[in-house]
Amino acid sequence: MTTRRTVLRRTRVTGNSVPPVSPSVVVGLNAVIVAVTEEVPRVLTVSHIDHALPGGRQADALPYGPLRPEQHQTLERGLRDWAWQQTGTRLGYVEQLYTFGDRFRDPRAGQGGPWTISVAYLALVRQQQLGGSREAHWRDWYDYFPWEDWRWGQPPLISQTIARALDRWLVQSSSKAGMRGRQDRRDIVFGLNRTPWDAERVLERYELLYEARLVGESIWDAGKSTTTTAADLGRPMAMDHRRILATALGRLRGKIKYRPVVFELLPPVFTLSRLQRVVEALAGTRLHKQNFRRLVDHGGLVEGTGKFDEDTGGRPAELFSFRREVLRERAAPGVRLPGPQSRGL
Amino acid sequence: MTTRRTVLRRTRVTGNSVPPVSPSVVVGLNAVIVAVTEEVPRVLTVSHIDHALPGGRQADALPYGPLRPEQHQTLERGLRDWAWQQTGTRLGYVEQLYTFGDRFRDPRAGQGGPWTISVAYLALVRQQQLGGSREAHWRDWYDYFPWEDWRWGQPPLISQTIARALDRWLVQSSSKAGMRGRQDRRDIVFGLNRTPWDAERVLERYELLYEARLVGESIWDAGKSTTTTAADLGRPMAMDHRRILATALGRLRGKIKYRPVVFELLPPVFTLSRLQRVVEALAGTRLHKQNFRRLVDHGGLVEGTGKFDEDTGGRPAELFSFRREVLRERAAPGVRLPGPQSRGL
DNA sequence: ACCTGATATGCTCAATATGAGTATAAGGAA
DNA sequence: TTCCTTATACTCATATTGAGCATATCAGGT
Repeated sequence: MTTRRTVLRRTRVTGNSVPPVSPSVVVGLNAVIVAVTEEVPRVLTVSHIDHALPGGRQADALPYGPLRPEQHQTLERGLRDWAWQQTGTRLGYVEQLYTFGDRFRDPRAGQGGPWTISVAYLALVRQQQLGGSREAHWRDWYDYFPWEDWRWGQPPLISQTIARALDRWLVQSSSKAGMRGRQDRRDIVFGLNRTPWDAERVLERYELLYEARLVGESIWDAGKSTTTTAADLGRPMAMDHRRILATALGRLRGKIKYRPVVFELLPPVFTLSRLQRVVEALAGTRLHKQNFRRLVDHGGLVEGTGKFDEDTGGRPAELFSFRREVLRERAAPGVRLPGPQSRGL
Repeated sequence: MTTRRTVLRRTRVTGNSVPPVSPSVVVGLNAVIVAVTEEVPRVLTVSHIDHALPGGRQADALPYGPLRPEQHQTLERGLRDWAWQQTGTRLGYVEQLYTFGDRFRDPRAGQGGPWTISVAYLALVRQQQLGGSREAHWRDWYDYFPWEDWRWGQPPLISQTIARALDRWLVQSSSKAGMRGRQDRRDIVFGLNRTPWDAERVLERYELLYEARLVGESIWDAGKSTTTTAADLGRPMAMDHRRILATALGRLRGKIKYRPVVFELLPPVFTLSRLQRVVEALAGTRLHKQNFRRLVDHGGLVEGTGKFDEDTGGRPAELFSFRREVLRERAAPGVRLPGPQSRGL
């Protein structure tokens, strides 16, 4: 973010210069389509054959397609078209995530192909709609990031595999200061050494693992198929799609705290337990039940309907609905995650 | 955000399809470069002659240039190059803002020109560096959004001009329900009718004024130079640059609350008053001095240096510096704006 | 009918954080 | 010295949060 550039010849520009066309840039559109079913957050993927890899290796990819200027009026509409074509899913809530544009992010670009920059979007859908094309799948997003799910405590993967592998990575640093910096980064990002776990740093964690060669993509990208690796963590994705997914997860975790977007993932009426389980699935942590209820109910985010869900296995739960009025009343409504149920578990 | 699309022919796609090149898309890079001097937040602009307007009208623009695939390695580097070339400014902290891609955002696109999508970045710089090119200027960003500065109470512009003009706009709605919707939107977005003012909704406010034809750009874009307008609020900018600036302002206002980015705008040591004035300038509101100090000091965000600034006009103020360690200790450090000094003022 | 094991929902209480002051300190200028 | 100015320290009522206990209402077994 803060690296300074090397010197560049400085030229005067006139204010009215029409930018020359740069035809070798392609704009792609990527969709991270999220739903939560049965307490597992899922992402919609399509399968993808990567010709740059030996044997045309197959990997998961996000629904993706190039922007077609002659056809799409806006970026968002182009995205909706591609999602519909590739997965048969009609998107509801959509927000732009980030634009990924590093050169060589696509291996083809290194071989004289066009430079593709990708505008990624996050979409939240209500039910598990049926994917139309044969290759579309709903996948648990913790398959891609198994270290992100703390609902059953700290994942053993972190202490057993990641912490140790990163220890080896940090001693590979050339200087003493570099090692110290790596250690700090490891601790902050993975919540080690009495640093608190920050659920939103999903991208930073993925990028650290990538740098340390602990995810499949970094080995592919390095091109050396002979490189030995300490671990191959999580399910890999094609190109930089896992990076995009990490961005989406982090953003969504942040956003539920200050905007009422969770309701996009729920039916119009729901029990508070269900709402809580969806939030927990996204945040990857457990919440204190009574406090969650207090926050969301007394906070005016939801209102009871007077009807009840009898299939709880215990006392019937009242069905609630989202109170749209909060958008007028409060500045930043959202599900302000209360603490976990109990520290250890 | 949530409009559903019309039907589209659904085609099977094979996973390995190479996206066809779409040569008529140009990727542009825009920089919103912000500094705060003497309690006024400033943005770096270059002058721009818009040939689409009668007489080649001149307007302010953000530093801008196309991405050059043969020259730039990453989007961010391309941006730094353009900022350096056009304004002589070396950027430090840079973050990606948003990618703007509506067709016809550039009037030339409607005349068969290429479709330009713009990746906009926010940059925070420390001092008022000297702009190199002749046309670069540091401008008070409240020149562009005079309704956003509440440091001296509600700007009279809102009650005197905006509220009335929007009243006329809402009765122009066709249906009763449409009018009701417009009224709600007006109230929420401008904090009218006992709705609280939400400082972060800068973009929504600008877009509402655009829709209501109360800003210069909406009149230019409509193309009818004969349209009478109730008001012409704030200083206009070329193309959609004011929309980009609004996005930047809103984002920055949000971000200072949970990440310590303000310090990018300050010298390494500063008094707490100076820090507070910078935050106030960005947020556009006054803060309670004692509570601000408590938050920032006891919160571990800054630490005293033991040195003092004697030029206060009163008791000397201790010089503080940013405590980088908070990044390790706390999950989301930032300047959690306390309430205003006093409600009325 | 009564117990048990679920889940839902209500309520308490201490610890912290926040909003809004009052009080005191330390400089310069009249 | 007195005043004016800005900085800094404390106070106090209130709101929010974290954590837990208590009670309600279902199903199923005895």
